[in-house]
Amino acid sequence: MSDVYKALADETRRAILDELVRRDEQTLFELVNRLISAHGLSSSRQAVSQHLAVLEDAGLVRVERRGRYRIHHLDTGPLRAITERWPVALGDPSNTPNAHRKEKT
Amino acid sequence: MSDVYKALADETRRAILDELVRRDEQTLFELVNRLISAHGLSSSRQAVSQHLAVLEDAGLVRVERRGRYRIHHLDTGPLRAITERWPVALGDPSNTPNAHRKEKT
DNA sequence: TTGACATGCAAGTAAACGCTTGCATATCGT
DNA sequence: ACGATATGCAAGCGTTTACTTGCATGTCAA
Repeated sequence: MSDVYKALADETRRAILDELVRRDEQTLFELVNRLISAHGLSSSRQAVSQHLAVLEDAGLVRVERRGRYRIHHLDTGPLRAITERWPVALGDPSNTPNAHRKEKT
Repeated sequence: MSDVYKALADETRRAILDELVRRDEQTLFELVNRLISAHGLSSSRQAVSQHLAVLEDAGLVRVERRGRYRIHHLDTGPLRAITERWPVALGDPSNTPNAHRKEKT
């Protein structure tokens, strides 16, 4: 499994995740159309396909074949690695476990 | 302010954040030494300096001048944008507000 | 002031990235 | 079977990125 952080580094890929949050289980074509019509992006089918490959490699998107369609469904699980690595970033500002740690060296 | 996601895309920059979580308020030299001795990275001073510029630009690191030193201190605030954008990624697996949203279009 | 220390700045380079182009494969409806 | 639909694969290209190199600036201690 590849790098979750690198997968998030591209705005088009983030828009794809947004779109899958809005409606899960979309095909490549549906995603391309939505990116263009609702996200102001002009992404070709091949571009989106490659982005989906990156997202899939990062574990953020799971793919299921249905006939000639590829259904993409969101898996936000890997994102948890980010909040666990720097625990401060939780929604509640008062909940910042490691914000005032003392040094060790 | 630049892209938080792109700032996180590099492993060395993530190690810098880790290091600042362990001990906040470090200088460039301290960070370079720690990255080498404790994180298994061989980063030059200039490389780390440029990484810090990226992190600063993303709002993840604040800088304070103290005489001839530059003290770097961590600000995890911008990371909250990630958890707010895809709210599923909170620490608690049962807390997944948007995981089963219905479609709109 | 002088030398050592800590950092700043900018040009150059190799690799990675995002995208396009062109063609191939596979599935459905008729 | 046949055309249309939906996706797969891979080479090529321009841009960005991370890094190095070389020198400049600024601060401290003596």
